Amino acid sequence: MAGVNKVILVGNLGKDPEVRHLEGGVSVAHFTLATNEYYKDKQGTRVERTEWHNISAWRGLADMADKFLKKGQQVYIEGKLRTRQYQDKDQQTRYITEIIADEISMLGGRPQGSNGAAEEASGAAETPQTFRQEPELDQLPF
Amino acid sequence: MAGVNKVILVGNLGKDPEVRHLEGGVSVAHFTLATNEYYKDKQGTRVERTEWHNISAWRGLADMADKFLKKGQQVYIEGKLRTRQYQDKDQQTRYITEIIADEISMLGGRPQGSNGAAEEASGAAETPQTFRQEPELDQLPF
Amino acid sequence: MAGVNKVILVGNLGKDPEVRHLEGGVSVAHFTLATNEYYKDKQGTRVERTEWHNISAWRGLADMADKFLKKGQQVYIEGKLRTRQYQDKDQQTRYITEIIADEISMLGGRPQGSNGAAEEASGAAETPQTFRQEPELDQLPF
Amino acid sequence: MAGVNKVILVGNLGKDPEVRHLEGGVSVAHFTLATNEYYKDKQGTRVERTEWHNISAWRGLADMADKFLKKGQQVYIEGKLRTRQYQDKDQQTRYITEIIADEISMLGGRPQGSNGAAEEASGAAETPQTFRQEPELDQLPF
DNA sequence: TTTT
DNA sequence: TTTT
Repeated sequence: MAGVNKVILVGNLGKDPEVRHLEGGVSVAHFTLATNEYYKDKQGTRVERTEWHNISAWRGLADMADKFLKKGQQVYIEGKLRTRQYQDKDQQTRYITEIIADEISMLGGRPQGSNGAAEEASGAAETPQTFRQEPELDQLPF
Repeated sequence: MAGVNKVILVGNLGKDPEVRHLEGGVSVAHFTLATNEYYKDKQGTRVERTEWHNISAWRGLADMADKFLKKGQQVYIEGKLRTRQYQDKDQQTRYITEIIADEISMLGGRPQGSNGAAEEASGAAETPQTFRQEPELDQLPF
Repeated sequence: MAGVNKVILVGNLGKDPEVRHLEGGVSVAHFTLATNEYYKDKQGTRVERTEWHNISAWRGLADMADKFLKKGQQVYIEGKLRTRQYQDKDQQTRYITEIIADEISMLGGRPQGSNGAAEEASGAAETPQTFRQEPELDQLPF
Repeated sequence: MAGVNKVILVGNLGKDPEVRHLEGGVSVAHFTLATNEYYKDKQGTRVERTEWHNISAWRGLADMADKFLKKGQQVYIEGKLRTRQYQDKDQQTRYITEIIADEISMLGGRPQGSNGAAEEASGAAETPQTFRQEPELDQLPF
């Protein structure tokens, strides 16, 4: 059956994106995103709960993340869940669940943290932006 | 900052829900959900990719899952991501990412697999249903 | 500010899609979609409420809708809201709100209603499908 | 069939919420929300497109909107579509599509516009907030 | 005008 | 471990 696998997050970057360039000119960016929840517990005390998400962005979207996203910034992210395995240092199989971003929108005003030079150079601060992953030719649905 | 942590899935149950009853009368259901993606690779060959998700449902929603959901059934699920740690058999800290369901809708027609007795007894097959998690008194947002 | 305008629906087609071919080879499909809600009123009586949505799909997605979607069929639709004005027969300005589809997934089993000939000819019934609108070159976000 | 009718918006309030108090102590808030899209047209010129949405919030959520939301403020809204009819001044039947909000999150920093007195008095500016509509007893799904 |  |  045709399925749906969609994630929608609004949160703040835990660190600047880390970008790697793979063979074939493909780039991939990784960063963490914190989403905060507030509620009152049984005693009526205010509790804050932070959930951390592993975000990855590919190709054009990785380049955008590299250029425009900074630690602390508030973003809207749309993507899909992917769990992949890897071998840890003891050769044990481990699993990590990531959100592969399809779309990233910069929210609020100027990004916090970092020096803002990249934003000024590119005009990002004045022209709030949404970035979308273009579908790869070899990954079009059918 | 106020955050958003939302997951939307349409897929099929990989197994019947497993329900446990915790102290204090709280019940929790676990099951896996497969979401399928289809695309064509570079050679134009049709490829199917299945992503498996760990779903958990609590309290009233756990009871609904127990009663109405069966292996193979197609459902719409809305929930949020939660990553929790646990100790594996070698006392190593491991992480697992789950979707805590807020809402489950039964799609399509009669559930396949299993014998359907529960559905018939309860009238579920004739009255397609959406179930929603009522907010807990101690978890209301503020 | 960069914005988000997203609609997610699961419902049944109220009629077969109507497709028109505009100048320049652009096609557009229109159909209605019913989403049903069930609740109990104050007297505890079961109430059903149906909301009707105006869906439109463009270009490749219009052709897919034309070919594969039938009255009564259950679908998942993702899209965005658009309100447009038009002149009614008395030259009064009227407004209509539509959902412009970006993605359509066929849910459940074989489509009911109609004769199913189109599905059999195309193999749709055997290969459950998701269709996505490819971004137009002149509508890429930046 | 169980259906899904969900809208997700990130945009800016076009005006302060207008709140009315109905008989029986029920309150309802109305405001408009702008979602902006940017794209390049065929000539490569940057185009901005604004879509306006009619938002309504009921009961507790109306009171929150009244107290905390201001013209210009950026918010995340989750809700459902509802089209209702009304009679215009010429006794013609007209239709209007609204988003009934279930959840509203305040994004970014301090609200713009207005004087900010309400926020300071209530501490809203320091404690960014999400508000959620509690389900009505007579509208629980079943 | 859909679905159960 | 699902579905088609």
